Amino acid sequence: MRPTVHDIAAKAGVSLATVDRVLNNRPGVRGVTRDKVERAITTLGYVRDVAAANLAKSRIYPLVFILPEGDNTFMRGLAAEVEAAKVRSAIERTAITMLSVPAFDRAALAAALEKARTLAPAGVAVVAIDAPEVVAAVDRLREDGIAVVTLVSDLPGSSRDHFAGVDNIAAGRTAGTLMGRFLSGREGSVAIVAGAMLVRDHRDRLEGFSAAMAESAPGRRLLPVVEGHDDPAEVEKLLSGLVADHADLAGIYSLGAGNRGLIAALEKAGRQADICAIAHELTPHSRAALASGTLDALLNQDAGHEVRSAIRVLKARADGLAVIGAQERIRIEIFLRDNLPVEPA
Amino acid sequence: MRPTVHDIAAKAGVSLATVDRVLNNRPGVRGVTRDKVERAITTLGYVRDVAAANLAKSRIYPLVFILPEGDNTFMRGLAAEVEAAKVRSAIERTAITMLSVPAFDRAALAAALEKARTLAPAGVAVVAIDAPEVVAAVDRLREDGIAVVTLVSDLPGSSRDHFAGVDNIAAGRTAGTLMGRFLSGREGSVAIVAGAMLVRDHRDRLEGFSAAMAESAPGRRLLPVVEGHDDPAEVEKLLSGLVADHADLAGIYSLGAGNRGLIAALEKAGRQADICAIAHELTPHSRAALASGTLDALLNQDAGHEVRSAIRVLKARADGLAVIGAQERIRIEIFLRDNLPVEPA
DNA sequence: AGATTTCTGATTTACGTACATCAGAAATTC
DNA sequence: GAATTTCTGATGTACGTAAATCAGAAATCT
Repeated sequence: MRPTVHDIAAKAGVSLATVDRVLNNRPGVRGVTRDKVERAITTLGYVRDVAAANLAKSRIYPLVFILPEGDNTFMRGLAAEVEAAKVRSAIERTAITMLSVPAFDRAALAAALEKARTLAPAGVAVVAIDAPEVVAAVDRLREDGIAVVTLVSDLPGSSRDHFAGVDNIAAGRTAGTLMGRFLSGREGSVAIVAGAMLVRDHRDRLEGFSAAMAESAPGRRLLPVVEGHDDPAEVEKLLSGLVADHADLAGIYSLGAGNRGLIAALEKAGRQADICAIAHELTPHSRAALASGTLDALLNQDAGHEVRSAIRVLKARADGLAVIGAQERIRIEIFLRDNLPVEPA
Repeated sequence: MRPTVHDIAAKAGVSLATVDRVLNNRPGVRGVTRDKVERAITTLGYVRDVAAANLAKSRIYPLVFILPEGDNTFMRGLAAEVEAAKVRSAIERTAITMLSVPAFDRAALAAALEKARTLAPAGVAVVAIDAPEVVAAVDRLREDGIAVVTLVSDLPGSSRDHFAGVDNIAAGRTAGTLMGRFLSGREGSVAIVAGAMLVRDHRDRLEGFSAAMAESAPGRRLLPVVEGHDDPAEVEKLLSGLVADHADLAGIYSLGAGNRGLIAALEKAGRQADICAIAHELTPHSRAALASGTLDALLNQDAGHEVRSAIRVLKARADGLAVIGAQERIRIEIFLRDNLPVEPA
């Protein structure tokens, strides 16, 4: 049977109260006594029963999630994952508030962060926009002792505790290598469509993609990046134009959201089999397009993993505990039509 | 505040004992009373506090893991994950015993299953070999009410409760599509090396690979499969022979273990840049080979996920609970040099 | 109606930890 | 050596559930 506080007390020859004082480092224990207890703890290999401790504490963690509004499926999926976490909040002892802000609107985001601050939560998770006022708002939260985790898109200049998202430079590189190899033995230029260069994740993906393409397909011509603001209709319009204007177009990399627009543009032009298309995020639309062959590869970050990781980190930081970096690293998933997970994404 | 059993008792106008009887469906409650209680439970939205329940029960789950011995890194990694689970067993209320059996030895595996049965555990996880005596041994466990989960390699004809592993047909297909596309615009034959056709996962991968190659690269010539028994030395010998004998060799698919042999064969022949090599399982060796370019792609199943999933399922089955299929599905991971996770695998 | 069986209530103990209170012992200060 | 301060022990309650016991109520059978 695993040791309990009682065993420690017996072993160390002290009372339960003293053990408790040492374990929760409360004052009122002499150095020698503390040592005795700590030795007993290590020799017995005691580990605190977290479940029992939480039960006794009945602590709850008020958390705020700030997500962009918008028509794209990935962000709606992310919101759904936050809702799912809300359902679990009884079990996980969290109390989650969700705030929505207009997409790509730095002022609105800064205002939402300020509002979150007035709620005095234990932690805040935010899909960041890389702008000075946002950095300032995040730093203010941290000064108030509120833990902050950036979600999906990072905010490097700020004092945020953690970034719960993928390495987007690596994601871009992966897309670049795939594109380069899939197009090997084929001529033609490659188009790139982003959401907006204002968000860090898109900038990073572009950087990685360009670098990897330069390595794996040195001569390949890349068209100038266009911005579709993660809006399906806008993306479709932009890409339809590019497809029409560039007869030699061999590949498209869509590094933001708005996959529906990409798919529609390809299929309406009848070029879905011909043009190699690589996009991000597994959604019902992109899944169907991958299965049918309109898309050739899909990179994905698991929104559920990201939300759960953010919650774990926020709780840990609120308790002043360290996080295990390796465990919180979000992996870049690659999907081809052959390894699509069975369940609807 | 979330409702407790006391709230239900008050709401339903019954005693705590009756609520307890309904919740744990113990006998001794009239139909009408049971309904009253159940209505109170749903209207209050009560969810059992699992932590408190486990604390009160202080139940433990004795589990047995049966793994093949052998020199390959993947299986050693799997064993390490089981050890890691052992460390957590205090927290997870499990008591894990690990049994090792010689690789590819059906009689030894059947004997180990029989030995596991005498230990009367709550559940058994086993890396299966597809053979009648193994099926019989698994069925005997199930007849004794012991939950059985196959790990990594499945046993379709048996009465096992669950398979904790990837869809290996899909994995093979994925490798086939990648190979076909990476070799597009290039002549040459493709070699396939397996561990042994005795285990289901290898058979399935071969099937998927052949099918996908036939689709994505119709004319491509596949050499007959060779069996390296997951042994690095044997794999190296076989492949060195193939590389020497087939001057036109353009690709190698290694669907079992023994990556060190594959890597050595390619590098000693100086063909690492030239031949497209796709293998399975992320290990320190394969990671280095992917980074250096000797390997072109790597498919991976996360051993940690598989072990943890197996434990969750075994615990649930031991309690007669259903498992959430979607949550227990193990994904096929694809790694290129660009999306290698940072931590040593 | 009486005996029996089946249901229900009341109460208690336990799980392992947190936390508070109070009294007494030990160390420190003057 | 007395007064103070600091430490330690003893004890109890709480968290939410499980599980057992015993007594009494209700339903069923004879």
